[in-house]
Amino acid sequence: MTVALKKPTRSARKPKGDGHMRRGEILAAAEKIFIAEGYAGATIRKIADAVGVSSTALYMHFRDKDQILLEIGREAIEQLLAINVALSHEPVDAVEKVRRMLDAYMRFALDNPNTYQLVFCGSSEAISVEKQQAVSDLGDACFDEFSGPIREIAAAGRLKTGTAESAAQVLWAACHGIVSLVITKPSRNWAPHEELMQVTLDGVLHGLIAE
Amino acid sequence: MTVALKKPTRSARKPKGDGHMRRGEILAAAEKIFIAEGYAGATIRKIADAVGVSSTALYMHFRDKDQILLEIGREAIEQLLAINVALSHEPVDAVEKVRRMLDAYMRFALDNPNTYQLVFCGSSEAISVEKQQAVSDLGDACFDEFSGPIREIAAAGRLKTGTAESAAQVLWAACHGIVSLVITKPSRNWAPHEELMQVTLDGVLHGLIAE
DNA sequence: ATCTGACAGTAAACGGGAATCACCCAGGGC
DNA sequence: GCCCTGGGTGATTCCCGTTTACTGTCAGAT
Repeated sequence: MTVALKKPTRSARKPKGDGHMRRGEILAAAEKIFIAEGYAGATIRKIADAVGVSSTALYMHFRDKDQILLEIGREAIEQLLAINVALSHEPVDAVEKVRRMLDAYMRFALDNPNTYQLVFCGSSEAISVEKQQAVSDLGDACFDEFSGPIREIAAAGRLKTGTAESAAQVLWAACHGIVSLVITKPSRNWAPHEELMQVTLDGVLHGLIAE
Repeated sequence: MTVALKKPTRSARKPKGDGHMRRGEILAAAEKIFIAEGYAGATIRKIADAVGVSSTALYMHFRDKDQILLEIGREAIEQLLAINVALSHEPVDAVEKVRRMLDAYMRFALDNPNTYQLVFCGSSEAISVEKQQAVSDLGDACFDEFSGPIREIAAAGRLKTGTAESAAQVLWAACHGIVSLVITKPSRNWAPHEELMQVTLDGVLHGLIAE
């Protein structure tokens, strides 16, 4: 009996998942755990177990834990970038573009709270700067897409205060502020999310941009 | 020779630091390390070494690591609360009170980035809700002090959009947004901090509050 | 003077994280 | 048939927060 329990090495070993197909498996499993349990909850061992592979195997495909999770973040932000690019080609007023982009941004954050925290609330120390590069670049691309319309508005002399640069940063930050607080402090007595987003958008757009 | 090296237990042991005096030593050492190296860098062992005591000894005075660091955060927020209380008694316009409180808030954040992150950017999962209670209560007190003038403004019918509740939350969030981003992403090309704070305050106040 | 017990220490260990090590094996080109 | 290589493995290392079981010290009651 006890002898029968000892499996031969062959069947105990997971067969090769040739090439980047295993990489995809890992990302899928990691994403599921990460979304369900957050950064700390998504341990290397859990991810490896979910894939059915030893924890060491993950290091074949990714340099370290952060690389795995940042890759998930990267993919998510690619969606956000796609949204922004699409919006920037809509045939509408620059202000309306800005409004829609910020609205999409906040909804994205609330829909993907764990990912949002990972990418936009990450303490600068937890994950080193170089590691964040890929994600950071995409974030910059999103911001560039967003600051295009802002520059238009600034060029039209419709900025009530600040430069195109600072106005864009402040608009972004205001939206980041409300969603990051709602996400990280869910136990507070928040007004309804829709109202918060609405008031933020209205307030900040009217405050910074002239009619 | 080798015999001489073996110290008697007596001298190897750190004498008692009677009562809450040792507690203060621990907090002081922990704060120094925490400010220099952040949450993850401030390990129990490092703090204990700095005090000159075994790591176990910290558990005589604090339930766990979070208690130590949250205590540091608590003390810091007490200062912020004191500022807000002082400002709320100044003989100025309610709007001016709000402006000064938010300005003080942002400067506090930039002056104490690690503490700010610990208290206001803490992912909800990292530190359990009950543990945060003491700090959270103080944060609420600050917010109450801040929302007093806002309610005045709302009562005077000067709110352009939203309720007193949502307006207060949005104003706070806008300020939180800019400082939290500047703190956690210091490598981005930010406009000068003074300008960002100025534009944020002007924009959001003009956007939400009528003359 | 001595006993006692609460208090403030300690060393050692535990369980669990990330990451690394030395090794192993199936498959494809030669 | 041989060998190289890439995807695997278990054992190990190091560090973390925390727990356990023990020890020295001292104030105060007996």
